[in-house]
Amino acid sequence: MKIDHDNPADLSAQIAEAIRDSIISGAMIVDERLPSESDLAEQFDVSRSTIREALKRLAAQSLIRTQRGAFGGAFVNRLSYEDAREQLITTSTLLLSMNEVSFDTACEARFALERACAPMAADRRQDAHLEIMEREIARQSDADLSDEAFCASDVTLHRALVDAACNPVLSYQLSGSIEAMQPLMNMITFTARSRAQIIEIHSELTEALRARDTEAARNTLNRLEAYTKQLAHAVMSAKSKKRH
Amino acid sequence: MKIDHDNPADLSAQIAEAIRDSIISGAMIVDERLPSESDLAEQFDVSRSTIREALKRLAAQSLIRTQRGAFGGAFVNRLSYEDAREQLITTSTLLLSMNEVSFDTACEARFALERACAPMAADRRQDAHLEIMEREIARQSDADLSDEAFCASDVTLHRALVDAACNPVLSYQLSGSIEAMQPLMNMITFTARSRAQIIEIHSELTEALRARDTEAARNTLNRLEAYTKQLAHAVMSAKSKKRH
DNA sequence: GCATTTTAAATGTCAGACTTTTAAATGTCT
DNA sequence: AGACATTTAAAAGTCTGACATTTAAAATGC
Repeated sequence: MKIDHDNPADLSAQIAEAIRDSIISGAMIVDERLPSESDLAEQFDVSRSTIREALKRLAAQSLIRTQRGAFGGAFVNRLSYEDAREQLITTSTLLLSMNEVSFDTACEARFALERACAPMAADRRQDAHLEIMEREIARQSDADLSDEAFCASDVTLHRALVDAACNPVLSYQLSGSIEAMQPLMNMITFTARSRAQIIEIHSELTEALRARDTEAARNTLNRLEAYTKQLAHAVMSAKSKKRH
Repeated sequence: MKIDHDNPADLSAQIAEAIRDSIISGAMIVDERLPSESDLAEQFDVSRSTIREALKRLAAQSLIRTQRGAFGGAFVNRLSYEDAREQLITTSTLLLSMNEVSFDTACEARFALERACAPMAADRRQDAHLEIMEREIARQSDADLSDEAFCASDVTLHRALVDAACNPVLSYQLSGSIEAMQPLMNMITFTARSRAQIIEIHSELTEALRARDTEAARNTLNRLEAYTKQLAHAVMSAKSKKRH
């Protein structure tokens, strides 16, 4: 493992990349201990600070964890679903907020993915999933609920739908789509009068899953998509009118 | 912006989190310049090294970029689709390789998502998408192609299918699913005799898109999913036999 | 044999110096 | 005045060496 001292790129970035590659390629396995910072400094022929910066980069991606004390050090980290989900949500949220993605595009993607879960969810849903959805519907029916809390509840309900497909990889993949939409959705739910309609659709969705009726679930999701887009357009045009 | 010096967690982690929060919340906008490292060190009352470690964490997540020289510094980075896609692929690949995900689970998730693209892709595909798919099919038909190159070509073809849906958010979301499968698929394509069958299915898929036939595309994907799983099972049982 | 103390190894933090890069400011010539 | 060269200052990048803190193993004492 050698690096190019004349490369204009940061040494710490090069070193991080070298280590990252050996983790991704499988050359280093989970829970394996990396050499100590001093040893790495010697190996790469750089100072300890540079090594530390490289390690912090890897830690930020949950590729390693560090432990202090004797026999501590940096260890290859097993990426948990939870960590992966968190990173995915951060990335997706930023992507949407920084790139002028149209609401329709994001919405379309989200519902396309959610519809993909419908058959599996109808087939495999357990009572626990239905219970979560019912609980959230009850919460959403409380008129005192703040708009933010309503959105959060909405997210929880849709996550239950996705989880009902009983495929952890799918749940992970969709968490970015579901949760990153929340800020965008917050924007449109300030037209509070829509709540009753949304709750009704949520109930229909829950019942479709209960009946293990794939077609009904899919149709309901279509309705929700159309309704959501319609709401967004209403909010947009109201805003542009206000500006004139 | 203050931090807790008595907190057992790393100062650099706390500082990175504080800055990350102000980026995600929108308090700092794209291309805004952060204070210089020395200024941040003074503000947070820590040394410059600690600040640097915090900034490297943020750089690893593409949240900031740095520029040397006068009037350089750290700037809030616009997260591009390309950067986001790269991160997603890394995360997904590691998640699959480190967590004993069954091939069937990953495969099921992948095809469920790909099927979700079928209607949109059939509706919106352009000639450019069909051309890419044809090009890759031609490449796959070359018997001299290595197994790795065959897989890479497979990924390219499926990405064209996803891109044909003409929804960048969807393309981003699915890149994790498609590309992270490649290592897993590499495992099974060593039974080389499957190539002709796969190529035939790929051709059928391309023709379905050309004809804008959603149902045909969906059915073809179903066939491909079934065939892929069947292949994987064959490889698995061959392996376990060998062991006995 | 168990509890306590010591010790050593590792990360975490700091301070200060030096290097390199970069763009603006300044100076000089035509 | 404008084009080109030089200087300069600010900022990130790197290095060195020191000290603090944490932790588990090893040594010690009872």
